[in-house]
Amino acid sequence: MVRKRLDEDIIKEMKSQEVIDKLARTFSVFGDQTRIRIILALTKEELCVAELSILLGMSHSAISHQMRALKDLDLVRCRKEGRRAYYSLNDIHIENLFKEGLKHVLEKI
Amino acid sequence: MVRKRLDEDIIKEMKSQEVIDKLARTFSVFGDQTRIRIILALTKEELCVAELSILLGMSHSAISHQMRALKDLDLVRCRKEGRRAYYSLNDIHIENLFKEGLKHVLEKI
DNA sequence: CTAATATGTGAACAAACGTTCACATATGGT
DNA sequence: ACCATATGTGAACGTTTGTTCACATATTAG
Repeated sequence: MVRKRLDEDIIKEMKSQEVIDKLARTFSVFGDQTRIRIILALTKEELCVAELSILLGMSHSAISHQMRALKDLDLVRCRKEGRRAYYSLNDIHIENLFKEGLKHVLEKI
Repeated sequence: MVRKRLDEDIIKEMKSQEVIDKLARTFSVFGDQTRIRIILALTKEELCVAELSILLGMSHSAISHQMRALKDLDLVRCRKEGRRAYYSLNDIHIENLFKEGLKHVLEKI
């Protein structure tokens, strides 16, 4: 009984540890000017790597690396069309999260 | 006329650059397990450095450094009481931002 | 006053990060 | 088949970041 209770506590602890970790990694991905600009662009329309590359004035390689980071944390989804890879924001939470951040920032400037 | 128009555009551009920068720095501050745990603790109650230090099992120095980072970006406010420094979340946006992040993370686990 | 306690801070170090470079893969057109 | 185009990826490099350490400051107790 006590044993089971302890196990549950450990699992709960580990789960919240997992949540804290993913939360930190998610916010961390937002914590970069390049990725903010990518997300900002994607709030308006779906874009491919080449378009983002021109829009931000960066190499396709740099963009591609960043897109992977965004994809790994489910912040964007990818739709392949021929040789293009079109990216868009994954869910409504991403935009809400972004806007909530903006609210705070704009209030204090 | 054209000159003025250009100036306005530059100012607008710089402003949005400033916004993007602060947005990135704000999210970046959230992007760390230690600070997530600090913020999580502060959603429940106002706490001083020593209390946070015990709660997270970290040195007071480490906590103090982190509190400065959080304070610099207006995420927490500080109330001095004797030799104690009590910290609390600064505004409702912080909690909303945090919760919006949680929503996304919990959805994908 | 002195000693003890609570917090703040600069320097230093290792770890994590973002970009570039070179190259790999994959698709489309001819 | 070929070559051009679009994207992906590993290694390397310089930069940034978080913690520790040593010490500074500030407040309270005696």
